Amino acid sequence: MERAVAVDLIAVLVAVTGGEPRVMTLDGGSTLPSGPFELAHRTLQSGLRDWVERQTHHPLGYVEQLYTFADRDRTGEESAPRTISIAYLGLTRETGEEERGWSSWYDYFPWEDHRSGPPVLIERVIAPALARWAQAGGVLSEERRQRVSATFGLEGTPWNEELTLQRYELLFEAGLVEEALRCAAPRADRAAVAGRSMTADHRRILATGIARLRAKIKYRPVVFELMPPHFTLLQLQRCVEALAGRLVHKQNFRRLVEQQELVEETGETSSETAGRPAKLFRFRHAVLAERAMAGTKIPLART
Amino acid sequence: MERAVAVDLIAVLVAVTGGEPRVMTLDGGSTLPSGPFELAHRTLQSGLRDWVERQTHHPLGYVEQLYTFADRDRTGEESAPRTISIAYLGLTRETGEEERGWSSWYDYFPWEDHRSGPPVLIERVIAPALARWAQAGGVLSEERRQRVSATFGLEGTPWNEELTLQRYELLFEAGLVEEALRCAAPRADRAAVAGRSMTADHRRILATGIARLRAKIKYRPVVFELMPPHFTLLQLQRCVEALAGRLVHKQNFRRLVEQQELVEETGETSSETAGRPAKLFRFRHAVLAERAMAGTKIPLART
DNA sequence: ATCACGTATACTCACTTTGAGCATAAATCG
DNA sequence: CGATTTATGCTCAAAGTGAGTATACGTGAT
Repeated sequence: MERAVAVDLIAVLVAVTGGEPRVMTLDGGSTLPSGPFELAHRTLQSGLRDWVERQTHHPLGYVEQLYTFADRDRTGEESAPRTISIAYLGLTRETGEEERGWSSWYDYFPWEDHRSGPPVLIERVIAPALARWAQAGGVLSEERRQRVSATFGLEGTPWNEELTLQRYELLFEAGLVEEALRCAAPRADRAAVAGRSMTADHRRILATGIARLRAKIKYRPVVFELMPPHFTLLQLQRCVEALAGRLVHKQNFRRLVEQQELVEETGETSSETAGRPAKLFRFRHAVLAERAMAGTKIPLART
Repeated sequence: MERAVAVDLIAVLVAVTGGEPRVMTLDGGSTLPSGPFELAHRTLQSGLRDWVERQTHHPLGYVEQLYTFADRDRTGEESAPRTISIAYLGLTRETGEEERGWSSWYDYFPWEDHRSGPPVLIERVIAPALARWAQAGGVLSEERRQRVSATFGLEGTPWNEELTLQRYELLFEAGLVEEALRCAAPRADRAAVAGRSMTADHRRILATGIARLRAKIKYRPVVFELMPPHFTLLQLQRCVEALAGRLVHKQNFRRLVEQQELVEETGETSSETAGRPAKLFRFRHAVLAERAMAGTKIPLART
């Protein structure tokens, strides 16, 4: 029974550039960076940190463990040696340069970007396909329909941006993503529907990371790890919107940021954009000490 | 470099009996149940489930992955083979019988039970010891003092029951728990302060589980996994209070439970207690389907 | 019987939070 | 100069949240 188990560290490394949330990828965008866990590392976290910084020369701001994956039937190859993947989420500053190796995460999840309204892709392709899948469910039909509505925000249910993972899993179950087709016998009635696929279960890991980050920005001041040292409030807002995949009410966003005293003015202003120049702010690092524990809610617009 | 890495599954198995939150333990309370990860398992989760149910004959309701631990310096023995522990949180129904093997989690964390006000232990022993530790911190003094206040709810800061892990880690750093003394050279000024210790880093894992559960009950209807099929609202409340380690405003608790339609009447009443008989309720399993996603907030009393 | 006590429920109330809209100010661009 | 764009200040209503008050309905003791 006790064969060797390989342990890998996988990183979901996130940055925001040009208004797009990006994830670091290899192989032209099909794989997340990963490496073997080495016994020399004192801690898993430090192992990952070392390894990412060596490989990317990016300073890693925030790091948190995401999840440990070991499902046998998700690798795509049954015969592959059993691997345990410990996935981490890492946040880093945008650099502007070296866009290579960073892909917008909406390439993989086009249905997740609701910044300019619900993507037509959902209404045109995904919803009908999922409806067919629910239909074919026999006694499970009704249950499936409910799940579909709840996760994709159909039929009156509001869109919940934190359900990224559940949506991906649903599409997987329904055989609508390429990764699912790999694991099952090909069937005429199933075809991958949308979004770029990735190696093994990397897209699932990415979905986990997105979901976690979308949840986290609402109660912890982690967005700042993704921002340059100085920024305008609109830039900050755009960053949050990029991550959340939906728009934010501007005035309320500012109210919140100021109420919570997350930032302080630098005294300078920026006139890079059109319109009235905006004040520049910097993150008040003091808040990390003050309220490392408390909450930081971000108001998302209803419509 | 590539030596074999052992992978263990560790379970934080929780039940509530007699108004006390309990965790399943072995060796008279010093160890959490754990077992090797077997390659035969399709999923980590199913591996754990199989193994716990075989060992305890308890049906496992809710299972969720907690965290993967691999810190080298926390096992207590430097020479031990490197082990990766994947910890899971499991919830199960109270059975009434076989109390053996279940310990109240407040045996390990006596400072976490605030149901009858802040434990004197904090004021008498922990706060002074932590103050001394902060004092001894040199330039870090102030930072340490702030951390202490924030995590333990001192000097005006409100108590936050979700910080169980942070509190344990703080006590560990300050050398005030037995586990910390194991790893360091003995020093005259350091003595374990309170709470029963456990093997290796099991107490840390338990702290992680408690923290997670305390957070979770506020936005997901998981308490019901710990309840018998029929219960009164007060029993439900007591269960939540046992987990949270603090009291709840009765009327608001009921308002919430009813608003969210989490339960439905069975038609029967219970007169096991003194006072007016209470209606019996059962969990509306429908909510799991309806709003598997939405929130379930639980109102905790301020004082 | 009735009184004290413990529990169960029903309502009220003030305050905060949150989503949203209106209005004005200060720049740029033709 | 007027249109456009961005920044920023202020108001408002609805919902949520942490309490408190009052009353109903059982039990067991006197």
